Amino acid sequence: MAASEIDPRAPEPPYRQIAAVLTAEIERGDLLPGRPLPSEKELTERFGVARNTARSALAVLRERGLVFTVSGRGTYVAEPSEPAGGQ
Amino acid sequence: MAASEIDPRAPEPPYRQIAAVLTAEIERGDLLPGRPLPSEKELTERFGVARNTARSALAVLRERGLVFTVSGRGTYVAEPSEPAGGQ
DNA sequence: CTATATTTGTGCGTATGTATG
DNA sequence: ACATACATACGCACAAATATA
Repeated sequence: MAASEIDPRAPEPPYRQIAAVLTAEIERGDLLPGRPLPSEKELTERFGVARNTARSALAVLRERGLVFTVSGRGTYVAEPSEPAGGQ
Repeated sequence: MAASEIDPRAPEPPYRQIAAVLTAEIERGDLLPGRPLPSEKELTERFGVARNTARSALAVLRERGLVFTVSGRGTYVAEPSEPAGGQ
């Protein structure tokens, strides 16, 4: 069976669960500053959600200053000392 | 302080208050025929309501024939002589 | 410059679940 | 039960930005 990284029936909504998974990967150093996150399309496939849901997850990370998005390119891991979330 | 255009505690429900505001803007000529209304997203931000509520307001105008909606594009001000609201 | 593919941005249609009066 | 409202989610379509051939 496929390992479902998220549980749609959990009290925590899928977009927050996805945000938590990605946040963990960033803080673990699995995704380094300057490196791109998976595209929205890849996130929808990996987590089995709609694009809107993947985008909501990315929006959470963006608000925390963990990542930044470049239109037409992708979303990238921010420097640990970036302004918004930063320190 | 921010001017709250609508009052959630008024007897008139928010979606009708929003409909009234938009109707006034159309009849005042603030929004001309053929021109797009604010998107649902913009309405949610402007009036501080959920998307469903903004949509309910637009539905009111649509029933009155004041506006028409094109899926994926937006909602537009109808011609003054349109059928539904007519004459 | 043109064409194409990829990715993000925007916008509407719809459905479900929850909460309140 | 019903109307209203919010939060979340899935789907679809097209536009804009970017990169590459």
